[in-house]
Amino acid sequence: MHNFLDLIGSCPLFAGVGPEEIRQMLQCLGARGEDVPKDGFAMMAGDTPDHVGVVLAGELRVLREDAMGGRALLATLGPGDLFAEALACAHIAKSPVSVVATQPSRVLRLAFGRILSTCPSACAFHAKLVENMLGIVARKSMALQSRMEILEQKSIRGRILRYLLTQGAPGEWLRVPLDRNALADYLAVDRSALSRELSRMAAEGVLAYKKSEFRLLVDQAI
Amino acid sequence: MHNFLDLIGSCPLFAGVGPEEIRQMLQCLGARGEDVPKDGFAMMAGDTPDHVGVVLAGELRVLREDAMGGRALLATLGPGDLFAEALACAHIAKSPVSVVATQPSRVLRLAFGRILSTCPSACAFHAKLVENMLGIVARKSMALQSRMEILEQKSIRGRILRYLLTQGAPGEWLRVPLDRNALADYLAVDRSALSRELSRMAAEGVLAYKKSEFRLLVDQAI
DNA sequence: AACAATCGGTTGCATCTGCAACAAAAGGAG
DNA sequence: CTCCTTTTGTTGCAGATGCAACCGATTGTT
Repeated sequence: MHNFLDLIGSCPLFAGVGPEEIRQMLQCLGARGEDVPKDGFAMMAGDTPDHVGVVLAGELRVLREDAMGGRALLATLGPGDLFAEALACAHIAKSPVSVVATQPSRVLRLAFGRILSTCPSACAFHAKLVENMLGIVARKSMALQSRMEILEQKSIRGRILRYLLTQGAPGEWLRVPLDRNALADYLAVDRSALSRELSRMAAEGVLAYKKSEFRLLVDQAI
Repeated sequence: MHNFLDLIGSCPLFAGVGPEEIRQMLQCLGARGEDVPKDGFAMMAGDTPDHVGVVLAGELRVLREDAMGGRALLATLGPGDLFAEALACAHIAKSPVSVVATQPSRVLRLAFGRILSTCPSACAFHAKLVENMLGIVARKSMALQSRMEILEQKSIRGRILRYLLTQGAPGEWLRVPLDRNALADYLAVDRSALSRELSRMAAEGVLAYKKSEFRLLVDQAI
């Protein structure tokens, strides 16, 4: 258990809280660890998400299964990542997603109700915890918003331009943290079509690029 | 000012808080009302969002201006709506968006720091306020997530199917709250192309529809 | 009834983009 | 160095989609 304390401490949910306080708080929060075997469910669609999950070890996937049997991979989680936090915060009664372990994993569950309610004992850090939670959910929301603005574009060119504009100002070289495959996934376009459009844009002088470094050429409006 | 109290009470941020408590809290929260003339800015890109805004009257638009002069309309706000809440929660130093009034408007600003910190006086409702804020941000995040899953689809048909599956189960008739224009905007596709694809799908027996009522026909998997 | 306005459907067309298959670079391991 | 793998760019092609223009139906107003 003690080896997990550093991990928990490095988790954004507990940012600004010392290791000693964390140990005290885990009690207040009704924290309980749980092992999830490979292919086991840490959460099933339909469950009531009355807790926030923290991945301590292993790897899990967040899946949405629609009514027609389709499965969509929404996220892959590793140590330190949270799950079910938005569901719990929004008081969703039945989870629309499942969380399944791709490897033998260990998760920590924190009772959501106890995060909100200030406990009578010495947990002066509840406020910090709630602030962190707000920050986490809000930042995720902004990241989604940013990608949405990209996916609203109807053309690959439009998506590329929007993406690059979120990454830096026109005129300067910038290195993007995604390779072509990951970029194509993020922009939700075909990889080869992305390469093609990049070539075209370079030929037209809209941008220059070399591998994963890009530079928007300023004069090009629209 | 008093006529605004009901409006504030009906705002999700103050759900569960009585009108009398609200009036007390507004003091604690460092609330200050502000008139915004038509075409005036309630917030400018670059501002530090250290407060949450509540629209009391009028209409405002949230705009993002990219580095190349483009302007994107992100939202239209009316009485009761919040703005800058995600920015404040995420501790963003410089707002990437502006909020501009399309009509003479009045907004209420609540100091974000005071929402988080429990005040020493009788404001037992701080906890409720924070819980509401978490819920608001989390629900917005889930709505974004839902739309993103739609926009990740590369075909109009895929987007229609995803959308309808979020609205209800296959086999039953369901009325969608959007007309064709709004639906096309939501799915980020051309309206006529949407009509065309709907016709096609009906002809193929994938779904049936009449105006804004749709029914997915069960047998059709992918 | 006449009219305008809004909404939804249809169609022709040019272009875009997904898809598949292949080619060319760029590492990494032996 | 060679082989293998991974990454990136290229190309042909068919089908999908944006766009613009038009038509018909519906609704509300005078």
